[in-house]
Amino acid sequence: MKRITIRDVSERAGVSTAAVSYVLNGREGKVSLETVEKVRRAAEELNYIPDYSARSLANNKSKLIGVVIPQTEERKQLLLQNPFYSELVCGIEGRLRQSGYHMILSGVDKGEGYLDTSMQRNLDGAIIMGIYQESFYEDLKKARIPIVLIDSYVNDSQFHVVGIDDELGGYMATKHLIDNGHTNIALVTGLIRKDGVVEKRFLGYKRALKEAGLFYDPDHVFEHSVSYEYGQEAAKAIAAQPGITAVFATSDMVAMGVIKGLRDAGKKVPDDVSVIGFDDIPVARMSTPPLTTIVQNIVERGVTAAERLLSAIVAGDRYQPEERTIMPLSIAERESVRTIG
Amino acid sequence: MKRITIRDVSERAGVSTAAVSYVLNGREGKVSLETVEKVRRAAEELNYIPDYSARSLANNKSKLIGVVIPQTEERKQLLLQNPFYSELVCGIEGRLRQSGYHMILSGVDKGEGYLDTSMQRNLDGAIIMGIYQESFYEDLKKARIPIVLIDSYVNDSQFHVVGIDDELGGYMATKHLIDNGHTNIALVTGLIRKDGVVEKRFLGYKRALKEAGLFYDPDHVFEHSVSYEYGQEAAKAIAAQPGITAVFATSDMVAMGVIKGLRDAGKKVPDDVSVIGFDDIPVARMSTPPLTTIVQNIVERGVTAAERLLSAIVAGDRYQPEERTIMPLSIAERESVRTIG
DNA sequence: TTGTACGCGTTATCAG
DNA sequence: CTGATAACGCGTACAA
Repeated sequence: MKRITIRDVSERAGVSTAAVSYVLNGREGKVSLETVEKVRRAAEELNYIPDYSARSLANNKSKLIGVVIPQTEERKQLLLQNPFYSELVCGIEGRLRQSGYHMILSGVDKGEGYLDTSMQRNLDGAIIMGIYQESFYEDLKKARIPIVLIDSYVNDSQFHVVGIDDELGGYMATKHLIDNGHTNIALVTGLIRKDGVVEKRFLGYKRALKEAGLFYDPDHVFEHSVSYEYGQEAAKAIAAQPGITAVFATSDMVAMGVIKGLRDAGKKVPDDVSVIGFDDIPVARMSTPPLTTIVQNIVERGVTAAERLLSAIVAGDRYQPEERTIMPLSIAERESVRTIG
Repeated sequence: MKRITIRDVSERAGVSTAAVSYVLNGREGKVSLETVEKVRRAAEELNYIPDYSARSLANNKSKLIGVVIPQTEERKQLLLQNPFYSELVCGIEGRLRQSGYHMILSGVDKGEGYLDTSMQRNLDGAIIMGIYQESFYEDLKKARIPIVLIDSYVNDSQFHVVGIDDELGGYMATKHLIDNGHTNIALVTGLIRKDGVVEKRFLGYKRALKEAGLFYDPDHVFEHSVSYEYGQEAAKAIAAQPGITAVFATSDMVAMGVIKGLRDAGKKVPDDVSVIGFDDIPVARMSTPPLTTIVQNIVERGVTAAERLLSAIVAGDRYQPEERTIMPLSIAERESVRTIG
């Protein structure tokens, strides 16, 4: 079964390929109503399906968006197991498909750039999650396509950014604990990198402490790359330090580990120690006890990222990235925080 | 910055475009060593990046694989929040990228087919997860590309299938409960569709009961589309039925809900009721208590699916799909099952 | 080794 | 104003 081309359609309709192209692309002003009809019918009858490769070759539009998420270093697998990224991807894909775009989802190997992929595939745009080294972004700019960064504090007018106010989030979480009577609050967090989201949350934590006149104790911050297992480990140390009555974990995944670790160490949550998380991933609600956490609507964020990208694409050159799009934050009070005296 | 084409390279190297193409595609036998060198250097210096659209147009190979996962019906979002699918996708993507392929990940709208996408994008192959209606598969065959089905009992020599022995899994789970002294075992399951994975697990459940001389009570099976919430609901009903000492949930997600529901109803797991799940998604280990479950190595399954697809692609026409690839199953004994009697 | 037709859709140019 | 012709985008592979 040979492929049906635009030529087949044009022959059947008794018109030129140009006419077919016009009709199929909605440039109907250029063509008589009668022709439109004939072309429509012929395309329908032959069940014509355009070849996007040819289209991409002809006009440099691929209707393809690159989406990059971080991957585990050892096994080179996407960090999609992390619900945070999978939710984001859900939001992105749905919105893109709705507008007739497809998504190439991939990780990027350490040391490699993304420019190659972008050029090879003639990507119309890209959404980048995660944090990479400076050179990665520099390289990316050469692609000259609209790019949306998620969770980045990179400050470059070339990029669109969809983020949240992480500092505020950190503040909110800590404040919530303080408001519930806690004065001895540990922080369990991912690696604090300059200008990373985690650093901002950390800053928010310190601001809330300071504002409440509480002492900031560096010994109460536990920092390590984020994982459930690390949460457990940190919890062990926390259980050993009497006096700590609450923990702010800068991601839900870690918070879950903390809860587990605390329980293993014989502490009850929230009776002995309160825990608050960040992100509101689906399992937060399923944890025992259900996790109180800072909620960002992750899926919505994906949708927003896709929308910003799409409008940048249609606007072409004359689109000025706005500073940043900041998504709202709220707090879900569940059962992992207790009010103390 | 204009795009560097093969022509630019050929000029710089002082050879023909054909020679460049040969060199860059490893057909080096067709060309002198000297030419190879010149081309290599020129390509390097100009930082040449091939355009896959052109390549796809010229030889019908896109190096693009379509990956389809189910989506929620209401909001048209990928079911990627389901860790089962995200793990699978991780495995697939990593393996594909390793071989220079990219993955277009998408859902497919209800009523729509996937043939269009497949043709538009000139996909080299596809991996389909989830269950669709007959016509979907019929349609798909017209694409004439290798296709791997995951979790399907569709029996068609046109398709490759990578699955597990679901019946055995259902049997193993139930048998495990029986071996631990349970005789009154409820089943909480997703929709039992003819030839679906859930039906097989259900069959395994019945076989184990029968083999042990236990009575199969239809009132003890709770069937509904799978979700955490449904697990909770079913648990409520189970708690109300005295005598039930164990639950086999046909997916971990549901099992987690069951545990939660049981606890809410004042039952202790596993002291009052034992629970066993299926899949071994990451949260199974994080649940309280940690969930005993049938483990299938999901990521590995994704890798296997990708590998089968890749070999089918390189083999071209002369590749006979094997019957099915069956991945091994085992059981992870954690803390949600208690020995009684 | 090279010249070049080809794959397919787009669009500028030009004729009716 | 409608619509056809043809050049173009880029890489491949056959004929010479």
